[in-house]
Amino acid sequence: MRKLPHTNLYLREEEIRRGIELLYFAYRDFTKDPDDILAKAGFGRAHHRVLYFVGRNPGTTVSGLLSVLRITKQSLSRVLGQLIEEGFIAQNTGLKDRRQRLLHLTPKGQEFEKQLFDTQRDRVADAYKTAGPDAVAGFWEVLFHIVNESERATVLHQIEK
Amino acid sequence: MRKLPHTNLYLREEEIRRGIELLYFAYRDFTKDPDDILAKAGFGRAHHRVLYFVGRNPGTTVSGLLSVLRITKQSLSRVLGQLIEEGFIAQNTGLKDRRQRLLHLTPKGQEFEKQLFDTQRDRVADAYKTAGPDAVAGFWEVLFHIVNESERATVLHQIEK
DNA sequence: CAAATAAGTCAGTATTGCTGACACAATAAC
DNA sequence: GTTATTGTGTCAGCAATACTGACTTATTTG
Repeated sequence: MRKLPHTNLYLREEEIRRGIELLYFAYRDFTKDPDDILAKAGFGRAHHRVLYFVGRNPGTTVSGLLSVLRITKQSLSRVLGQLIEEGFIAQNTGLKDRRQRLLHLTPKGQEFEKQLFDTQRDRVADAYKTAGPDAVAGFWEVLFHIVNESERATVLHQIEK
Repeated sequence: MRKLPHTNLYLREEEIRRGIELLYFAYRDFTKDPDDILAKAGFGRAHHRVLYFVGRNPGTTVSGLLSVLRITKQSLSRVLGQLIEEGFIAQNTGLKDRRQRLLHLTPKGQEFEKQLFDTQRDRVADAYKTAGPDAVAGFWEVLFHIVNESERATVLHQIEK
């Protein structure tokens, strides 16, 4: 058995740690602006996720939301209930299946979601602009492959909507 | 004042939302493996962060950790205290400034941190390998510019260590 | 009709942030 | 050398978010 070429494990580890750290720092700051707005409205990050994905997938069901968010029904129930009660999200009984509750943002919910989205849009748009289109493509590509293989079909379906 | 060229806002928004969603899904799966290992040891994600940054910056102080993690002293105190008590982290009185507690991982802490790191290393290494070096450079570049401008110097100092 | 599914609910637990207040030792400033 | 500042630690309480487990109701499906 011949010797394999030496792969520089130290360099490799440095590159991995760089990705881990950038992911941590970027995610930390990325969530900060919406978190501050949410806190003033008496909400938290979980409310943002629900507003976001309901806004992005109008007519989705509770179970649809659960499979995107990968949290328990009980956890979702609390935040979704609050958003419905305060008039940010409305539900209609499903037409095909009357057990379903089809969810969508109310005008109030749309306005609030836009406010949250705008802070992240500005941040990401600036980063895209500075880094350039090739970098953006790489950014998508790496993130996509960090997602669990079993989840990639769902993610692809979501991001290409 | 002449008319500005029309920037396609719809396309733009789709690209931004793609980044937002990939960041969410990738981060969700990226934290899952360590979270499971941590849960078995009776720890949470906050413990991981402390182990990670102490491991990465041996000899760091409590205030050094606070400025990297951007959490309160009280929040850090709880998890750091547990990690010290259970023998994952040790502290030495600072030589120059005897108020400081210089933190480092014990062998037990190093072993545990490696276990956590390995799951993320495998995930990120696979993503890097699939996406290729140019994509990885773009991934770093975009993430770096998503970080708050005011934090970029600190982040750069950290990732280039 | 029986089984499965979609949704909702109640109760309890753990983690991780936060604020505010206070204490102590060591260092720096005057 | 007294005073102010800094690094660290601690107590107490609060809030958001996630979890498990058990159970109900309405509706659809086989």
